[in-house]
Amino acid sequence: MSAITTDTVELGLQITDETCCVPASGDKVLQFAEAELLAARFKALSDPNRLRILSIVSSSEELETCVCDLSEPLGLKQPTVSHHLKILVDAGILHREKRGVWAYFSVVPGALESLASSLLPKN
Amino acid sequence: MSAITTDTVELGLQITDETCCVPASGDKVLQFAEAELLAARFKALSDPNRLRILSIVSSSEELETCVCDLSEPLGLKQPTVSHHLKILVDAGILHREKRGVWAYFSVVPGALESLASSLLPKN
DNA sequence: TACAGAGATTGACAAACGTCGATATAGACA
DNA sequence: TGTCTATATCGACGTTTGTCAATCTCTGTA
Repeated sequence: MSAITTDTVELGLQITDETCCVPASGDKVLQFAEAELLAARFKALSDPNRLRILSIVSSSEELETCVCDLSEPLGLKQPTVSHHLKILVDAGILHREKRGVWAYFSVVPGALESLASSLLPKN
Repeated sequence: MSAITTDTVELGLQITDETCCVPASGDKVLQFAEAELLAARFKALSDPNRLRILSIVSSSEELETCVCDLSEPLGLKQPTVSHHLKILVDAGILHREKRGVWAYFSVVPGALESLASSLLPKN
């Protein structure tokens, strides 16, 4: 799975049909490729432990957290935490910075806001 | 899987530790039960075809769509569409109304906005 | 009553996912 | 050089997921 770098994809699109069982014009509907990118980012948020990781990282005082901070409060082993962190980094939600032996994680500025705005109509 | 009815759960929480490898105080971190509820709703958005369903439903002129409108533009068979619709309804994102033989779907007012706001700090 | 059609449910199958033990990698330090 | 330690990767496992053919349920109409 590779990192996702594209930005907001819109959900609020218009179609022109009005009768039942006349399919929407394929023109303005969210296309599969864009939908796949968006879905991949929501998938990164679809696990309770990853949401808890985000909660811990985004609320730490220095806005940075290392892996050792996460294993205990989550009740998960180190490889599992590392696995979840990789998913969040690949989704473009977390930023990883290695300093010495430690890896520090922080929320990518604007990442969650961009995802949130993709849920809202118009923009 | 049962329907989810609870509302916004917050992500922007504070902890008080500052040194590395001192785990966050379990007090203010998103708890597992809340995280599970939130994750279930994001999971509903984690499939490209479900996002396309939302796109079609939310952009239809009468803000209602029946199953027959979805099968063809999605390129999915009727049971698969029905399956995805059930997931979106159970997640509290879509509303199903049966009128005669047809089932009409619409986006639950505020559902996506509530989900979007759960991604933003403070509120 | 019976028939037709829309949509829900069931069952099966392959693919993807979450978890963890074991192992590998890489930086700090003696 | 070698040892220690934090993190990443690998391999295996049981579970969950997306898809569809077949079937069931329910409603409108004759």
